[in-house]
Amino acid sequence: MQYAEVIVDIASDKLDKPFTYLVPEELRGQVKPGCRVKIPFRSRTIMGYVVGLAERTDLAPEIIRPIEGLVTGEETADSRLVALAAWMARTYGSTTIRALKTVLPVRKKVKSVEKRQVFLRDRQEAEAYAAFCQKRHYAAKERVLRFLLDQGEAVDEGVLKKETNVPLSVLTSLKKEGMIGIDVSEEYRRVVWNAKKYPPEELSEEQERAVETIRGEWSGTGGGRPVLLEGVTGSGKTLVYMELIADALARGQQAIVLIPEIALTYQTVLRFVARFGDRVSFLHSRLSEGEKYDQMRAARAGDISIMVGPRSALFTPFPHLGLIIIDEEHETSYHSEQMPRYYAQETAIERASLEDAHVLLGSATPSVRSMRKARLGVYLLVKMAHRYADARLPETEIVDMKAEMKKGNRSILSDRLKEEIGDRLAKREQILLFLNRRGYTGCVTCRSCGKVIKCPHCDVSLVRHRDGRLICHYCGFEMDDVDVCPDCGSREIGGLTVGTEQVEDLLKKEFPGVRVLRMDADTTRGKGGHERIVKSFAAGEADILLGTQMIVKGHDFHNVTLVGVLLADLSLNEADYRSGERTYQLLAQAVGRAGRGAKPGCAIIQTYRPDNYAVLFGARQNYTSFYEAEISFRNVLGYPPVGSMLAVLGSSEDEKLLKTGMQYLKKYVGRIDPKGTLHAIGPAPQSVGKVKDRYRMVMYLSHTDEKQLILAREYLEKYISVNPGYAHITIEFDQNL
DNA sequence: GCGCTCCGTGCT
DNA sequence: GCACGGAGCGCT
Repeated sequence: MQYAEVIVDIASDKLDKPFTYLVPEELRGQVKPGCRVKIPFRSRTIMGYVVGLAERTDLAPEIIRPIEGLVTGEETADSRLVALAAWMARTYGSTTIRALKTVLPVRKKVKSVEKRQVFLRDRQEAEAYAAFCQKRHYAAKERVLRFLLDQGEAVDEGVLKKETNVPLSVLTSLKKEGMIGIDVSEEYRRVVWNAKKYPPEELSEEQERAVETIRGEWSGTGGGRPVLLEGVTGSGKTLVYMELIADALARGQQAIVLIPEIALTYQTVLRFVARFGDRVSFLHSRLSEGEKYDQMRAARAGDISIMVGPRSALFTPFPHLGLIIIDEEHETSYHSEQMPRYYAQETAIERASLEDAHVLLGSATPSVRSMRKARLGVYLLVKMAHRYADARLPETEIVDMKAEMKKGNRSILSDRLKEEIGDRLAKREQILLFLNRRGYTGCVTCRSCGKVIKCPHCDVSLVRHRDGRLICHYCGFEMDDVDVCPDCGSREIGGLTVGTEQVEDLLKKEFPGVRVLRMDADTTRGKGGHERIVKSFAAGEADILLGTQMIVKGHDFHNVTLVGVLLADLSLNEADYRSGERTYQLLAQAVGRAGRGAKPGCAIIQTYRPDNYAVLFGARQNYTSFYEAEISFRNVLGYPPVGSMLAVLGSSEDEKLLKTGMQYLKKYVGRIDPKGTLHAIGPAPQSVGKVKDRYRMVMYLSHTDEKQLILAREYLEKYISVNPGYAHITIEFDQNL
């Protein structure tokens, strides 16, 4: 007898355990871990995932029912991915079925798409026939022919029918008359690029050294540690990645390269394609389910060896995974916002250990969390401090906006920045202007002294709500709005109202005739919007590229010699203990955009807080000094990664219910922890307080010992499941943010 | 997640 | 004595 351990497709804690089913004789050998199967469950048939096989069972034989069938058209996933899902469920506290669905994405049955292209058999004959149709008032036929003549190339049948508004019969009749032909082809949904290969680029001495160090770490017995590659912007980390990928390929293994969604551009992918040709494939959010499915299938079949993509590409089912690279490792997009709330870094390391592969994390500005692990020796730290091809790091200058205000310049552009912009425009060099919008929402700032109204308890800025109250999103503290600056008495206090449009207008007034390209959420909306703007700027169609965070990410503009950061310290106001880290990262990345070509670059950082360590070290790209300052701050306050933190995230359609529910949780924390060693912050509204009509609140629990938090979480979970008051509140947990 | 059973309530 | 409904049980 053969039995299968099956996780049923119902996301409920109560059912989150394997159920034993009999494998019928005819399915023996086909049912394997990772298979989707149809199973009887009570009185109905549902789906389930096989997570294990057994020859015997302790259950009474009469209760065991047989599997009804395999879900057809689905390949078996690797049992190692099933093991990974089990680990994720355990580690991130989700149900196994949710984790399985993340790791083995639901493969919608995809019909192979038929592509029908309509083309003209002969242009001249078509012209003549169109004229004939006109005479005879065959309007439909004429429209079709004129449309095809206009297009001058084959047109998709669906598009043609829609554009000309004709029924299929007209096309059939035209085909019969020999005027048009219809090409039918199976749409092959593999995203093929111009797979032209180029010889590998030459490594610099520093890159060579980095590659050798990493090879050394990984060549010994015992697998070798994950590597954190800290390379300044422009040091050429990608080349190091490619060298190590080539190693993996040479061993007959495959590689996964994770990159943040925003960096997943034509440029990036092309570099990989140029080196590895059609062994490379990539995933991104614009691909349809069917396209993603096809690529996963190609990976499993061995048709490709390198998968480039965002977080979800981590689960590419390669048969012999050798290497996982996580580029820009500090990016927040590596943290899933949905259950299971997994971290790509940790999950990659777990997958690698299950499959005997290696992990490489790369960043110019590593996350404090990863750097700490490197300092503790859990990761190997490899540094690259020089720019590729001897390009110099830009000169930076910090401009104190308070002094600017005193001089009487109330504009968002300082005199220094204006001067430099004028200079670059004259030299026909390009400029990047970065408007920091992070932490912008709702905070109240004094335009005269730069004072930000903060919570008296939390060192975090208060957020102005529509009712005019100022609320702390950390602890929930509330106060009345102010109309006078408590520090300097100025009336110039209020919500900051700076958008990219205003800056654009200002630039056009100051520099008549200047060509400004704006890149923000508005202008990049729609397919390829981002791409189009980047290309246009790279082609020199504008003098200034003005935008929010998205412009600082990974583009190489060789003619950019000036980077201006308009409000460097805004992101410090975020209600989050990581605001310093984010600010450092934004500044270092922004400054790193200047002078990537042959000409030297310069960066001007405008700020109200010129002496803040994140601003100061960010401007200088001095990661080590920043890290030292940041880790000692976290140490003092017991924040992660030194201490541990558990976020209790609540959401509900009923605001009042949510508020009381969260308050009760806090009270309950007090009861399970009478000694008061658990530090509770909040509950308070989440930074985005309402999403899709659901109110969202969060409470943070911190403790020096992570085990205490795990315990607290278990208590809370039980309390919530037992207490009917939480029926209409969803509570999720997020550990170790 | 959902159907089934069990038990309390209330009506005839 | 029985119909109804809500709570909770357990599914392999």
